[in-house]
Amino acid sequence: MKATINDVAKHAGVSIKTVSRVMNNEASVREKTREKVMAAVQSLNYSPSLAARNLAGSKAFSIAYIYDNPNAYYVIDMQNGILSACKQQGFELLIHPCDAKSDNIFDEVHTMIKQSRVAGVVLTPPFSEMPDFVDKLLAMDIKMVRIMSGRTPPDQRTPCIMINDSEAARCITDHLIQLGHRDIAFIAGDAHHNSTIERLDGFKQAHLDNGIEVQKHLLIDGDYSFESGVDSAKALLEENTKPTAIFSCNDEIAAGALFAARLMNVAIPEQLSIAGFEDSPFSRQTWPKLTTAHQPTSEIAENAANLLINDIRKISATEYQHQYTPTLVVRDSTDTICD
Amino acid sequence: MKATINDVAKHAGVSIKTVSRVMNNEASVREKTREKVMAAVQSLNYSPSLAARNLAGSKAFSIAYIYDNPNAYYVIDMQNGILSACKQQGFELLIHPCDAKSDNIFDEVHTMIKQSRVAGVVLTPPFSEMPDFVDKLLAMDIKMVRIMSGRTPPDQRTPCIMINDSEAARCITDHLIQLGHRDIAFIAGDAHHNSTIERLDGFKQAHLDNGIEVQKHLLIDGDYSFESGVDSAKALLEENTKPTAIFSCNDEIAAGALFAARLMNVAIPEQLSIAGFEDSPFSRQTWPKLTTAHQPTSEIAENAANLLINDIRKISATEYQHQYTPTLVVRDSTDTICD
DNA sequence: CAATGAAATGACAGCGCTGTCAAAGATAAT
DNA sequence: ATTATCTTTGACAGCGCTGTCATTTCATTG
Repeated sequence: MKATINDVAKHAGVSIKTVSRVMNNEASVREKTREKVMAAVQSLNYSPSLAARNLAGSKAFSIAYIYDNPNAYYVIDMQNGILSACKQQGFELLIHPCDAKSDNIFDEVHTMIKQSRVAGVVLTPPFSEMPDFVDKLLAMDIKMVRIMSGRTPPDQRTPCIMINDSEAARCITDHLIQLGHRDIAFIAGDAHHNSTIERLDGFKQAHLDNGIEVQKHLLIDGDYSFESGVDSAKALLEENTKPTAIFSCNDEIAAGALFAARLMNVAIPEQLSIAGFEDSPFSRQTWPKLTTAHQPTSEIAENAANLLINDIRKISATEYQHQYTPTLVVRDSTDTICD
Repeated sequence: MKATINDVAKHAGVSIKTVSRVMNNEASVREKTREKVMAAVQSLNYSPSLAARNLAGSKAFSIAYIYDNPNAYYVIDMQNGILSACKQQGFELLIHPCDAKSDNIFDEVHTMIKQSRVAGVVLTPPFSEMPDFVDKLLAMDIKMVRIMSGRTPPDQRTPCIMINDSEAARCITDHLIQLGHRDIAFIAGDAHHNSTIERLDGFKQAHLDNGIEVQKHLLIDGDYSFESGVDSAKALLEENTKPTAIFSCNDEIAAGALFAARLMNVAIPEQLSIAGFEDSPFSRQTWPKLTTAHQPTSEIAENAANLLINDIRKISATEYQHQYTPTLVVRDSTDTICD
């Protein structure tokens, strides 16, 4: 059957404790011994039993992915990335979907963590941006990695992956400006998400860079939903001072804007350019296909999970933070205005 | 800290073995004893350690969800359903995305199962419909539940959840016929998926029921992708003998057809009706919104996982199979022809 | 070369549970 | 009441690993 630590020990001619030391990357193992053990591990195709490790040790070998995100594509991509890091490092992944807006969200997560002996969690927005939540988690000695919008980590307490949304938003906006647009609307995502703030920042920066004034009345509140895209775009297009382009905080909003435009017989991109953000698969399935910003979600997730696991295992904390900038993808929903 | 079996035993005044018996629903425990134990369990908020159970016992307490499906919404819904069943029953869920077309797919799954001591797997198409794969899994004594297209299980070896796609397809087609359509095209999904066959069956049945001939030249091969929807619809609309309606085997294909129609300036639904299948969230975000068939994916998944877990635990195998019929959702992409 | 201390290794208990098998209790039959 | 039989319960080992602490090994120093 499956090889155990005893088999490896016998095969390598050492005690099981030494094998354990090697498997856990502990110091004070002679290089020659380590090699012997590793050879035995290889030839027996040994991998430690998670159950036994969990039972015997004080450390845990599971991490959890806590999320509350309606975007299935994003979640799946994240999950795949985390999964592949876990696989490599012999960790286990617990999936924990939950409702960030629930009052006792911390208690829920707390229970889950206690029940399952979880060593660390991967946090994406909105959790990664909830100071209270993060503090409480840290207080109970849970490791974590935070993936969040921004350029610099809010603190040094955990590894962080920063998504430079403002730069990406600046690029998109600049693209719009280069096409000749001057009256550009901004449909925001949920107000309390960093990403909304960052994206607005980039939007403004592009205007500044190009010496163009941001039109306050074209700044609309939204909430990352299709419906908010529909409503906001409708409102915008009913005004006398219509925009010639719309920057949508995500692809859902953009899809909603597209829908509204269609409803009101506004031709895209001839009469109105619309840009999204996120590069969801469906941004290639709308008519016209959406100009948007792409980020390598599963790569980010894998990177994040590795940072977390290394932190847990106390191995080389060289890279404690990392920054990604989503890249502009120009498709068919943006163009110069032809009227 | 967390209560152990010893605490419960002491609290209830019995041996730990008896507690174990109660926790595992074993026979030959006096009702009074069971009650005493359950009371102690309640008051200590005890839940058995998965790690210890796995280590000590011969049974496993994990199930895996093996999938290969590009539809993130479907996967997430499935996952959520399975997860909620696992939570209730104290099981653990392993997520295993993989490539069904890979040659050594069975070996991969085999390794995963051996490594992780998995008791059973939840299989969705295409895995649930691969006889070889199922046979091999069964041969290694892995329990499973199969979710598949059709009305009756192919055999009695495992619990099955059958999705009555043909009936749903018949409904959609009938809806189209009632609207007055006579030249209805069918864009198929992957040819080797049961669902494609079943849906075609229902399509034909509706024609038969209404005394209408199926037009062979309007039956197009596809593969469940957006692109195949675009290509197939384009081909159809270029012919002299255009259809007045298109039945698409899933929403992606329908979205593709919508795209093609837009490309060729065919008005939907005025000149052409298009129906999808699956009720993906984006079917509400297209223009116009898609008529489609809805199925309660996460409910199905939860039901499936419960069937599997009960089978594993050998509890009440009352419901060994179950049938769901997706229901017609009429939205804006289908209508009578007005020319 | 012996003494010293640090580094490397090993022996062994025990994590929380289940499996095995034996003991005790309950029930039925004589 | 006694024996036979079945049902219910418990004692104990051991799953595969880690933590603790004792022991061995090795390099260094006077």
